[in-house]
Amino acid sequence: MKIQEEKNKVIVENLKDFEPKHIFECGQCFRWNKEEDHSYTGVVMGKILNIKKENNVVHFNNTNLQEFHTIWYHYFDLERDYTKIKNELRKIDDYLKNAVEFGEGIRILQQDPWETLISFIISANNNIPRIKRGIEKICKNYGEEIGEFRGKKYYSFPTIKKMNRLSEENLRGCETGFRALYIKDTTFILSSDEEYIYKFKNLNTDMCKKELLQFSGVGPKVADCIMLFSMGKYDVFPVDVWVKKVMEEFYLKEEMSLNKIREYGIHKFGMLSGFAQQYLFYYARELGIGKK
DNA sequence: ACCCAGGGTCGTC
DNA sequence: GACGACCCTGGG
Repeated sequence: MKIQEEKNKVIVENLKDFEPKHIFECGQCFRWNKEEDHSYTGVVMGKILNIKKENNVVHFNNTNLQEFHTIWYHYFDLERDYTKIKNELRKIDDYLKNAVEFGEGIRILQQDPWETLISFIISANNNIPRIKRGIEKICKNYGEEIGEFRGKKYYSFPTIKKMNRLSEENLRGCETGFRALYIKDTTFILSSDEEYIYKFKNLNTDMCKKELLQFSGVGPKVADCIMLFSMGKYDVFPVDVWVKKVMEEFYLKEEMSLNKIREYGIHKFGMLSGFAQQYLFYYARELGIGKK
């Protein structure tokens, strides 16, 4: 890996296991959007970043070397050896081998727990375009304007304090539907101690999940996603309709409850469950596996 | 026009 | 544990 700094950008050569399309379209994040030049632009920690990969060179645009080391290196989970993880998963069977091959450039982002919590509450019984629109409206209406990139304005995700001032109607106005009340209740609980949610990653997986399940709008699936995408818990196996389909198709050969499938996944994949889930989810959703 | 599904959760039984 | 309701859009 070779890192160079240029004017308002950082260029990284030979960055292993890093494919923007796989990272941003595997369903873990909702605020990254594809540009006309096939790069991706997103907002993280109140900063606008643009990522473009060509010829095995990754361009981190609209940033500098200092931010690369203090923010992006951690956010993109660059300290982790995904080659090793993929080799372990490939050994399991041909299904995993194919899924890993298909999403070979996936990395599980280290996202913000607060933003991830609200985002996945919105995700319940919802479709991805609408989830993205809802989050974007919340940011545009109630976040801070943080700057412009390629002629477009960008907004940060609202703080807990700001969100706590919103009414149910304000939130419904952001296309969140019946989830507005869940967001309001959850935000109210967090507003008494804004650091509370940031301490969860220090808990073990079981305790962490127990804490998360207390929030309204957070059930087993949403809790697993929050832990996997923002709290560094990898011994979780979020089961949604896609993972259900792909697991029934590949392994179970019969209908099974979500909870049974989750237990099966964790038993089968152990400490790598979260990674296996992401490769399988991306594979299933992109190929429409199990679609009638 | 109509119906079903969507990265599920909640309340009730 | 099983069941229906839930706000509202996308897609057939």
